[in-house]
Amino acid sequence: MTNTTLKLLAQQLQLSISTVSRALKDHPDISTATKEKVHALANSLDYEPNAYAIQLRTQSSKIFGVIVPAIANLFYDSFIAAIEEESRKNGYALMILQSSNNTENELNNLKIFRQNRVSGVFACLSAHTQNLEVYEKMSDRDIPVVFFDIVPKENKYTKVRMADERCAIIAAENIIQRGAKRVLALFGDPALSISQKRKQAFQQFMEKYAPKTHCTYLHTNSSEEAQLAFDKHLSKTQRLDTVFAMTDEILIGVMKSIQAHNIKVPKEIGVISISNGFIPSLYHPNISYVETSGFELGKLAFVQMLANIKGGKTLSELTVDARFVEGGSM
Amino acid sequence: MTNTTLKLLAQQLQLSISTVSRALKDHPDISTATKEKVHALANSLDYEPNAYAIQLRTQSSKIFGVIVPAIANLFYDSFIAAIEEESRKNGYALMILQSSNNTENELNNLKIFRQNRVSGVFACLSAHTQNLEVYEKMSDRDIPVVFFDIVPKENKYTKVRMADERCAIIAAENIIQRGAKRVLALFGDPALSISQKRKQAFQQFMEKYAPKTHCTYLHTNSSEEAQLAFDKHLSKTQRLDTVFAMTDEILIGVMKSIQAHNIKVPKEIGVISISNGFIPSLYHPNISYVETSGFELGKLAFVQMLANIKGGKTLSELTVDARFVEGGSM
DNA sequence: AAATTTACCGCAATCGTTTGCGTAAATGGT
DNA sequence: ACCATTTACGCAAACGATTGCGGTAAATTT
Repeated sequence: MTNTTLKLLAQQLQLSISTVSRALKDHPDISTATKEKVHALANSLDYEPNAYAIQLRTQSSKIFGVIVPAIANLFYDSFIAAIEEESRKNGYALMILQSSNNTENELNNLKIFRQNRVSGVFACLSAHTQNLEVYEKMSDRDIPVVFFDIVPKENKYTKVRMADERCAIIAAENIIQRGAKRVLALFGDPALSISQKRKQAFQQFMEKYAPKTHCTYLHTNSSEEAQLAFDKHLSKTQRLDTVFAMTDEILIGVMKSIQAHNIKVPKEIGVISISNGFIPSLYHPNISYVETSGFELGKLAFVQMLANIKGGKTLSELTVDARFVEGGSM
Repeated sequence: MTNTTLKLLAQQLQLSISTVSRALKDHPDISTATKEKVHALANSLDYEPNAYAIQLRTQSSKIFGVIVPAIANLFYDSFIAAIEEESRKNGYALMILQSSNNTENELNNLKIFRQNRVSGVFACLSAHTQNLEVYEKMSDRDIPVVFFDIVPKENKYTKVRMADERCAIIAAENIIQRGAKRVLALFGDPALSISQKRKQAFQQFMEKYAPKTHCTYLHTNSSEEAQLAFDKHLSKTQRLDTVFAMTDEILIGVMKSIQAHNIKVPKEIGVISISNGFIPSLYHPNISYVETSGFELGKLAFVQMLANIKGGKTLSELTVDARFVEGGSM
């Protein structure tokens, strides 16, 4: 079945294409009578403007691009859910691509975005992306980029992220408040700046405000590693009374070990993590955590994007604050 | 900065637009020398074809639309990840919209897809969508639709889904094999056909092959409900030896209760569920489950989509088979 | 009754690509 | 040296919508 176009409507109504176009968008030049006729026919023929023709003409696409390392990830999910919601409200659609933490994919995805002339890009850097030239290229094309979560260091970019240091400090505060004597703190990939930041903030805080507390710091790259590390540490140390997990991944490993050894939480060990809340809610008692809400981050990113589109450039780094959520694990 | 177009290239090279266009796509009419010149300039000027102009001309967009109830969902995530992967390999991009299980959103999303002239739509029906007219409209526009997971009953649609009955039966088989005497089987929203199917298949199988086994069937709509239901059932029943959870949500509730009562798995109770595998891997021992892989489903859906696009219509219902994954909970 | 305004509407160019068709020059065959 | 092919390229018409610039009839003013 052939699509209904302005031309078709015009022919059937014995009007010019321009008149039909104007009638459809309620242009004052067109008489009410004509408008009604046009609308009537357009409805009955199910007219839907060709988005590509519009974009070609107007050079604006009403589509945002999103790059995440992985879609199947609780944190990014909630982030995406947030911008999807906002986008829909504002008449935008989303094009989502995953980089799989692979720089090459990231480049390809950006290319697709450029070819589709997206109105803007939400980007989370791949773990080891160093070269930001491509993002410069986006700016050259006047496509605003809002970085989120894993963001570049330079100030010239617009970025939103979690208050990583604050997260770590809030966790440390609660650990101190618990009166912990021997704590095991598990962090993620040491190559990632997020791991570094969190560890540094955590360690500094502990050393300053609880110098007597004995802390062990370890880095692990997966749930399995975390489980092993926890296991090992458990067997060779006496009286480990608190464990801190920097991510959900790590928490999962720790909890498996805790379950396996049938260790009582919080009586025998206190557990605290940084999370968006889903994983901590899976256990009994619920694990206490410092909340990093992908959803909030998404909302914030969207605000930044709109500002960028409307008001030209707004270079700044915004962070969404963290808060402690009491489970029963401390 | 002004985008480089064919026209620009043509001017700089003193060639016609058509020649440049053909050179870029390696048309045999163009001499090697010219091709090289064109490519060189195109590269140095970072030429990128305008996807909208192409689509306008060729009437094909290289974009697939995806509608899911929620992005933040482990099952749909893996489904999306699969079609994203395949799409990229085949030069397509994805436009993902969520319906939030809301029929109105679903309609709007489809409208966006139509306006963007997507090449095809992967759709998961909202829980209570009855009216499929809109999907007819897509077909009228020659936009193929592949339904997945929650699919319409009519045969005229192309659909892929999990082998729901098989899942339930495999679970039942393993429960019987375990020599269960008293089992609690928890299912989801009774209004959903998926719940009905699974329960019916499960119940029939149990009654036929293990008539002496005492089974209790309950429906719950959330983790919390599942937890409560399990709690209650536990307190008033003696010797409950096996529990079956139809979904991850239900499993989560059950496991919280099990942890709270410090019940030993599998010694005191056997646990089995239907899942894509993530949640079951969170516990120790890992929960045994019947695998429903969103990833596999995605792959299958994509194959169907391609067949649909290339070979005209292929109306059929395909299911991806289920398999039992041994954890340590039975 | 002439002049001016107002209300409606059409013309045509434009966005960037693709492609059928036409044609000049180069090449080949005899 | 003459005709028949090839080779290599350009012209121009789409695709569907937007919009500045006019244009004409009717309505209003003087």
